[in-house]
Amino acid sequence: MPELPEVEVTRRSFSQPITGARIVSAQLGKPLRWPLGCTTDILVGQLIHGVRRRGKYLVLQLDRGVLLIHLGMSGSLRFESTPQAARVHDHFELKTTTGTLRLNDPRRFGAVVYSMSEAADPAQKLLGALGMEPLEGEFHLAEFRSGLKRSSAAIKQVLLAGRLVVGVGNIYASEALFAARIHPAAPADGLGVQQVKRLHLAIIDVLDRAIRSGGSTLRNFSSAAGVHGRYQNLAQVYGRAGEPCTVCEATIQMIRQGQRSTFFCPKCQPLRGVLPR
DNA sequence: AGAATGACCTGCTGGC
DNA sequence: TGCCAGCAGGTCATTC
Repeated sequence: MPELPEVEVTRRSFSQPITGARIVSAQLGKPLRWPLGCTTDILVGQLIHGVRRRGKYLVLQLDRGVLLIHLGMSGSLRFESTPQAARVHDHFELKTTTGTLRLNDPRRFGAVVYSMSEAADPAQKLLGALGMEPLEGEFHLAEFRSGLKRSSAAIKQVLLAGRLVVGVGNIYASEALFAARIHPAAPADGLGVQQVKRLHLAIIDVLDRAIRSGGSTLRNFSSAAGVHGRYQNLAQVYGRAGEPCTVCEATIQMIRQGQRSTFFCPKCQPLRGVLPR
């Protein structure tokens, strides 16, 4: 469910109420993707100083260390100021002095991981190889361009890998490539200057608009406050195979890349040749 | 070394 | 109605 916009929307929805709270108890349910990395009593008593985001990870800054939360494919967080009953697939619960944070994750690809610091393992191992933050000043065009030059893989795959730029998942990769009029199977190192420029802007624009729309709710995403996203209504290609392109009315196509679905307009995003301006 | 594949899990949908 | 194959927003380890 969650790409960068959904994670950021989630962060904003509970960061304020949980910041300054003290952890009262922590409880694990069924095993998630990785072990917590500490006993739950290590967490008890620690103050939560803030919630940041790095790529698709949420980083809770504690007195002694950090708590990383990843939503995987199907995870979502709920923050309840007044305690509610636990639900099916709630696999992590953090009771604090201002409310209870719960991770609900049917597929359990998500994770909650404690680390003594961000620079130490396991945080370093998880965050260390991540690419540039697309919505921060660090997302420089020149660096993006030189990174793309270093890979002959399909551009869609390079975006998904997150080594160059983070947060662009399966939905927004298709959307950004459509906006930039680039075929998803085009080799990254074969893109022209103008294409790279358009893609750089498109990534920023697509993610920013998705955040402002509250993210995408395809199945069941909602913020920690329970609010659903609306970006799926703005999607130009994702999930629209067989429907007309909003620009040229050609039929949107779906292909498989690395066992994931990719959606694109064959006319607006030609594989080779000069692109329309 | 980079690129492609398999694996992890559960739930839902569509076709027979 | 019931069953089964296929698909789902991520990412790591393994293989080529």
